[in-house]
Amino acid sequence: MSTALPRRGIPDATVARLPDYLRVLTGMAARGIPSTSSQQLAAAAGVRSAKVRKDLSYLGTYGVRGVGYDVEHLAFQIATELGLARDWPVVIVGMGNLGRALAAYGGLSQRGFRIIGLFDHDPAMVGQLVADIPVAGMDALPGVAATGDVLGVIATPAESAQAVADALVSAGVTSILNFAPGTPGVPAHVELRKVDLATELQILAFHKMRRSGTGHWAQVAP
Amino acid sequence: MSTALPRRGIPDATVARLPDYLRVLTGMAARGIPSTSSQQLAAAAGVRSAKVRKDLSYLGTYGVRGVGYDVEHLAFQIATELGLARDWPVVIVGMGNLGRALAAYGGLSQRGFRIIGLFDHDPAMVGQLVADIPVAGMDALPGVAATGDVLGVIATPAESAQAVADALVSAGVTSILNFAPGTPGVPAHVELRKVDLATELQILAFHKMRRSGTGHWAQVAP
DNA sequence: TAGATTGTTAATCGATTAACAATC
DNA sequence: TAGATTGTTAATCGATTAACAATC
Repeated sequence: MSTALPRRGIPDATVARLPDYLRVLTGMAARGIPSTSSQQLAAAAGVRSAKVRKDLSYLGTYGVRGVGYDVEHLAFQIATELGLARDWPVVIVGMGNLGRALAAYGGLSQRGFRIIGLFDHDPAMVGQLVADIPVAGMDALPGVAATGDVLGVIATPAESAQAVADALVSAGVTSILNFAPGTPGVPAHVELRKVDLATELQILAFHKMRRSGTGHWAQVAP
Repeated sequence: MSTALPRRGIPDATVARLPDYLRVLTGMAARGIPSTSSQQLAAAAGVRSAKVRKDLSYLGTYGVRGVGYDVEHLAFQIATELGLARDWPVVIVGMGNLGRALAAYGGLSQRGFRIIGLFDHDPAMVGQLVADIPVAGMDALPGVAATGDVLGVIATPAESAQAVADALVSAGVTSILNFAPGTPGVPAHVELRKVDLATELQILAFHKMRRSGTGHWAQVAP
């Protein structure tokens, strides 16, 4: 008999918020705050306290009724749940402006991600140092990605995204974050998430239009 | 009597997908494809065809049963619905690596966004050209943002995000896209969306761990 | 007409929220 | 004990999906 395993199936919506809670808790820990409440956590993360309690309840019962949560302990539990008890190797493909910005982003190593490779298609770029790491050609990708659970980041223009996704998949990468516009096709066993600046701005514009009434429909006079 | 207004209240989940459909349709139009189906659209956007039809049904009935959708007409309708019949002015605050990458990102002007101002706190940065636009100091923000429906982008380190958000709100900006880690507080009438590289990677890592079983829980032998 | 594909229905699933008993 | 705050319940809300009648 094994002991009861922690419950599976943390809702996706909860998983998406755990990094926020973790960041808030890490900040509190750095400022020497020993304990907190769902109320305080909620205010800092921009959600409601009931949501915080519900989210945390999926991980286990780490709070104390009438008292709150121990900051360091809760941070550790969330980090563990997110798989951050270990380091994650990351490769970035595409050393244009965006790729360079991502490579230089200090928040990565700080949060357990280790850049193990930077790649670019352009021979003129190969060998250059970006964030103290020499840029490699695409032919070097399979060797680097063979390391194991590598997370791949696509930071190329839209035109190259599919080819890069194919190269990453061929190299054995099964977790890809795509910053290029569009959605490259990948096999079912590969997870692809995407971030697109223009999409985010379009959503903002839509909501703004609805709020301010400056859109395309004429105001109906009474 | 006015004619019936188009129905309000397009679901948020649908609004978030409309930019994807629009991008796919724009690509089809550029390749001279005259019409398409929910099936093809779905494949290109990475969703199911039923979802495409349901999403499009919130905009109106722009398809033809047995035939499909006219690519140009549908693209126009989605663009109109998203408020892209007009240009949207954008200001970017923070001219580090990320801010420079965003400023140089051609996809913006291509999709109806016009950068009307780049700002940085650092006097040494002020006056420099980024993407052919001179960087201004923060004191110039109110004048530029007074234009009207400006969308604000925060591309600073986490420490400055709250101060920049405050400055944007003071300048009258009510739509903000935040690339800095963390969630600055803003008044209720201001919409703040956020994009965080580390958060996205943490979600990928979580799912990867669950898939590959390389996480912290030992495999239970049978 | 026969074949194709939409728009809509209805069932299911997942996420949010408020309220409150449990309990420190 | 009295006050505070969690963890959980149950109701509500929103999103997804498959199926199919409508119809080109």
